[in-house]
Amino acid sequence: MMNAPAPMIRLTTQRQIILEELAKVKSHPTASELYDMVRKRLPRIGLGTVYRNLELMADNGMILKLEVGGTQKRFDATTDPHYHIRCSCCGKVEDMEVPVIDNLVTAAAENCSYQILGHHVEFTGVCPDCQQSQGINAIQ
Amino acid sequence: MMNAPAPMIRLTTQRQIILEELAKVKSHPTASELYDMVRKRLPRIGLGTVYRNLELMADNGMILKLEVGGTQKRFDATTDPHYHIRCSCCGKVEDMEVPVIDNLVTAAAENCSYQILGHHVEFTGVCPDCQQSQGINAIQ
DNA sequence: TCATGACTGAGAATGATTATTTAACGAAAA
DNA sequence: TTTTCGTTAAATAATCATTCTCAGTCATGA
Repeated sequence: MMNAPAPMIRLTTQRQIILEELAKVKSHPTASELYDMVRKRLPRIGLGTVYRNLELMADNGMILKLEVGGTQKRFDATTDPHYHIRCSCCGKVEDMEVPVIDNLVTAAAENCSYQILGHHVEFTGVCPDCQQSQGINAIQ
Repeated sequence: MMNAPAPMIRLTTQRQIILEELAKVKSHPTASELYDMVRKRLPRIGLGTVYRNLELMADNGMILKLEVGGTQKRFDATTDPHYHIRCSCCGKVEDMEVPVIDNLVTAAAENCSYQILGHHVEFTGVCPDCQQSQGINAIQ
């Protein structure tokens, strides 16, 4: 069985550092947040390189690309399935400690003619930080 | 109980037609798809007007703004809670005939310190149309 | 060493969305 | 009726995230 789907990418310095910086945080940084983090160690790296490699690593299943609400995509070093919550106030995204509902997909498959590949649950809420500053600044 | 959150907007011709065109389809068009639809009846309307009014109507709870995966936001005339499925091939978004899981929010609230406002489930899959053309064009 | 192809950095280009400016419109006051 | 004021629209400029292009660089293997 000769299947060579993913072209096996080389682990360059840039890729390694991007990966390390992503794994270092529990948040789910955007490409430009990651760019800022990586630049502290590789000051000459380009934003395009960060985008290009995040995309590549997501295609290779090494990381997760989160296409959640908000204007920017976010990235996650943890690839096993889990849900997220996004603060509607500051836009921050965090992991949700709620068990993944496997039979959602089964139930879904029975009710539609799509070939279902997966699902994602995104909660919306106000994070502790923003709750506090809302208390201070009123509704704003 | 004096809560006046939504400033109550006037229903201008443009707004009415945008609303009618949105309600007319079961799909969840993007702003520019809607722009094309509306332009058939109001040839002189601007894209900015469509954006502005969709935003306004979403703020007023008259329509739903879907911040799902993909690059563009999508809009939905049905405001009661339901889930969606997005075709990973063509990007189309459709309603999902799966009951909304109310206690997801309850379960979530117990497990995190956010003030939870809501949740959304997005399935990913391949729509019947794309399944067919994939069969023809192989993996592509 | 040299050739080849993968990879990078810089910056231009693109596409979606938002902001700004100006003009038109409608309701109420003069 | 005319004026004035506030709301809205259209056009267009600006912004932001992301992707593309390209010339130069690096790793690898003949």
